[in-house]
Amino acid sequence: MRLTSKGRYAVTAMLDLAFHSQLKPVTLIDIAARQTISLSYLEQLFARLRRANLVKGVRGPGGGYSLCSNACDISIAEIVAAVGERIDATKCGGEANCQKHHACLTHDLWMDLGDHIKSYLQQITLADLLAKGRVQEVAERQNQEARQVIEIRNHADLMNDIK
Amino acid sequence: MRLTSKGRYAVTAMLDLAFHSQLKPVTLIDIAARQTISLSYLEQLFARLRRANLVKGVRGPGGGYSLCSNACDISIAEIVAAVGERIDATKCGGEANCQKHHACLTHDLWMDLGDHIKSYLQQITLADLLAKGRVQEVAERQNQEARQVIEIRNHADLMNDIK
DNA sequence: TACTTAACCTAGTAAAATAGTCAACTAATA
DNA sequence: TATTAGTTGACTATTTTACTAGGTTAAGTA
Ligand code: FES
Ligand code: FES
Repeated sequence: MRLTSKGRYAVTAMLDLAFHSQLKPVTLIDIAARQTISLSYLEQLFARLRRANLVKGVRGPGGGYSLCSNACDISIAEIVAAVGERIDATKCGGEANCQKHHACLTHDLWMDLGDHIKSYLQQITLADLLAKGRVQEVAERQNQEARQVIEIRNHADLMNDIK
Repeated sequence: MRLTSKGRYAVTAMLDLAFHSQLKPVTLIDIAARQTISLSYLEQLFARLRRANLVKGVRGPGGGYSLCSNACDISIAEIVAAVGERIDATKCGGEANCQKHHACLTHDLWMDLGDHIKSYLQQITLADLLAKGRVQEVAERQNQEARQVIEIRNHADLMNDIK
């Protein structure tokens, strides 16, 4: 079992998306700037998120990504699974055969642990995280810090939209 | 966060130890045979378990390893931590600084997840696992299979002891 | 005393995974 | 038509894992 930056980045990016994509799609460039994640790496992650039907992409200017469902219907477990992180703690992958085609001494322990973690992550949704004060604070700070990079662009877009 | 064969082997070996070391120390050779784990690798893991004061080794003929405490006082969390598996799910290791010296968007989520897993593994002891019927079954099967390898040796020892 | 046993220690290593980079291509918009 | 931004594939440095090989040391046994 492993939970690495791949899964952390995916959840972080999805949360950023949930936070900013109320009106229009959000570009990966913006997410990369706000969350300090490599753009190329994000692209790879979003390819998988798209294949898992969690986000949809819109090409061209004004494009970007937005969520497929409501934030309250997307669990952390789904996101983590979509990018291929194994939440399973067993060696056998649930087959109970890691020791000469038989179960090893600790198979049940790791199965139970995996189920435990899975159900924990399943019960938490993006909406739950959005509701936390701490998340709001951090998102605010990130907006401040990434302002010069992002908002100038977005502001120009907005002016154009108004025109 | 990662939980790999290192931690799985450590717990498996400790459980084997708890099961077989009632009377006399158990050799790593026996554990390796029963659990099909590389002997040299086991030695490395037991070096760490010993440094963590979970087991003590006795050299020479008739030697081996035995537990430092009762099986009911050794939690899975201790074993996993002793061999250096990081149960922590954060990137920052709890420092809340993984994004330019500040907390990232999902820091709290990973902290909570880590605490959750940790407390789950802390509440399970070796004695709990030993009490499970499934574990007894598997241990019995392993005894059968490793009989020709181990018990012939132990039998010889026993005969010598009697003499 | 010589021999065996098994813990203890150190260094190295093939394979896999991670966390990326780079470059090209496609679709939508202005 | 130029620009934007998603989409795709290949490639890479670094790290970790799960070992192996080879030794040394301490404690019993013949
Ligand atoms: S982990 Fe499932 S059989 Fe060993
Ligand atoms: S995981 Fe702790 S700050 Fe990002």
